[in-house]
Amino acid sequence: MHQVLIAEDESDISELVSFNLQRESIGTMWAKDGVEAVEMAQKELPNLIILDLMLPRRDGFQVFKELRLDARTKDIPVMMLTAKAQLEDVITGLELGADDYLTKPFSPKEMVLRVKALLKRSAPTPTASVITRGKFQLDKNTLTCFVDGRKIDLTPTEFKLLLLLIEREGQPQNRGDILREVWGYRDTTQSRTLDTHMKRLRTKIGNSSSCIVTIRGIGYQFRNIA
Amino acid sequence: MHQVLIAEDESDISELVSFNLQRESIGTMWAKDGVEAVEMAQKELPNLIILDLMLPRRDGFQVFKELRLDARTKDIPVMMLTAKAQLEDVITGLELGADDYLTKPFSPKEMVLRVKALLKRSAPTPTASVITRGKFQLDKNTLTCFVDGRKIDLTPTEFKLLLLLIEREGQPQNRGDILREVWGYRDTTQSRTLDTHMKRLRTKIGNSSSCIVTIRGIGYQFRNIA
DNA sequence: CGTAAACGTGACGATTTTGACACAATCTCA
DNA sequence: TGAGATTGTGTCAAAATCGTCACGTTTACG
Repeated sequence: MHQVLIAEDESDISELVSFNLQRESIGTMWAKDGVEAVEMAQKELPNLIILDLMLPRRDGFQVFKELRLDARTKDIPVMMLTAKAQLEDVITGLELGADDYLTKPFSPKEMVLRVKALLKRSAPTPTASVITRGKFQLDKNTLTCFVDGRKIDLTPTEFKLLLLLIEREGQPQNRGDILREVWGYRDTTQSRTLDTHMKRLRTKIGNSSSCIVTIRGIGYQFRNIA
Repeated sequence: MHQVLIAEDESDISELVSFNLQRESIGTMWAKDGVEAVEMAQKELPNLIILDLMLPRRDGFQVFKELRLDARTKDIPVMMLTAKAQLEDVITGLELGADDYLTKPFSPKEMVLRVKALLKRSAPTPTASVITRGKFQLDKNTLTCFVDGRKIDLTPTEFKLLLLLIEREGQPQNRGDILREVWGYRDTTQSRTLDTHMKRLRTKIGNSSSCIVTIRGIGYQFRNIA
């Protein structure tokens, strides 16, 4: 279950937000001022922070800057709240790197949906070494690959190639980027290396190679076809 | 360079958006109606789509649904545009899964900043594939190893061996377990393979190999000696 | 339809990786 | 101290990996 930190001094707003999020099975915690917000964020490491700009003891911008300077909290998405028609605040917040912005008064429904969109986009990547996508299971620690429970012997380069595509499932990867990231190439215009390795990889994974789709003129994409 | 598809029938809005994005080194392409928007998205696979809801030939909602049904385009972030004060449209769009929402008339600066936030958020999050322990930094995705900021060329087997020890920093790993986990051996009693690879690994990492400690009769241990 | 570009494929040779082996060095225990 | 066990070391050859090349096939466009 996701946890959202609500940094807001007005309790009625805080309760409104909290109520609506909890109704969507999103856990909440409350910080009444800027100092408490920083402390709570650093201690609890929530999945998202809703940050009012007008906080006692330390304003929202300052809180935001501090969170971004701390390695533990710098990647937590932040949605800023401010009073209506403060466009300069919106600009400043977004320039600082806030992930979204909501002006009071806001529709609770809109707030919930925006929170969900943020949570969805920033879902933390599991730190485990095993990645599973449909029929594919790869273990980064042992460089082993299983498809439909069957072990596939991949060379290290083949493994890296497949891993890259699988971790970016759904997103087409252009050839140049693949060559750079798997091979470390600087100049990628002339190489046919990728083609050769792709053929080898497809041969090894057999029928399931239909999950690796060529996008002509661009590159390749992994699709989890059931 | 990122590419943004602007699906908008009003040319002055389209030009305003395009101009401001290009000023931020963000490439743009323009679709004047809903059909063209779908075609262009499927063909060009932009990094983000700005989608007006009032499009000729196929409205924005319909376009959005089609894009989400296509494996190639379903993960492209979408920012919806609509006329002022249409809260129902906002809710519908966000419920459908739009990533952001902007109401006309909008500040060009806000639009740019929101586009940037979306592009940043939807960039593949750096996977937790990098492990750092003292002077050592290993990237599981690329099988690269840096010691004191210096790249060390390791074979895949050497990498696996070092990774195992580093991930279990402080805990002595017995020979049999290492042979089983790195080499997949079932019977480990007679092998000198580990010794050979350990010597090679130590040679490559030079002075810092003092971090790999032999525990006679047991195996090896990684100690983070500063 | 024809053509050029992009990608697939098979084959080859160079390079790298790997494990085994024999000898050397070190450690532990009686 | 001596002996046996364990680990370090250098070398060798087989196997694996890799990238290139040329030809084949497919795709997209005029």
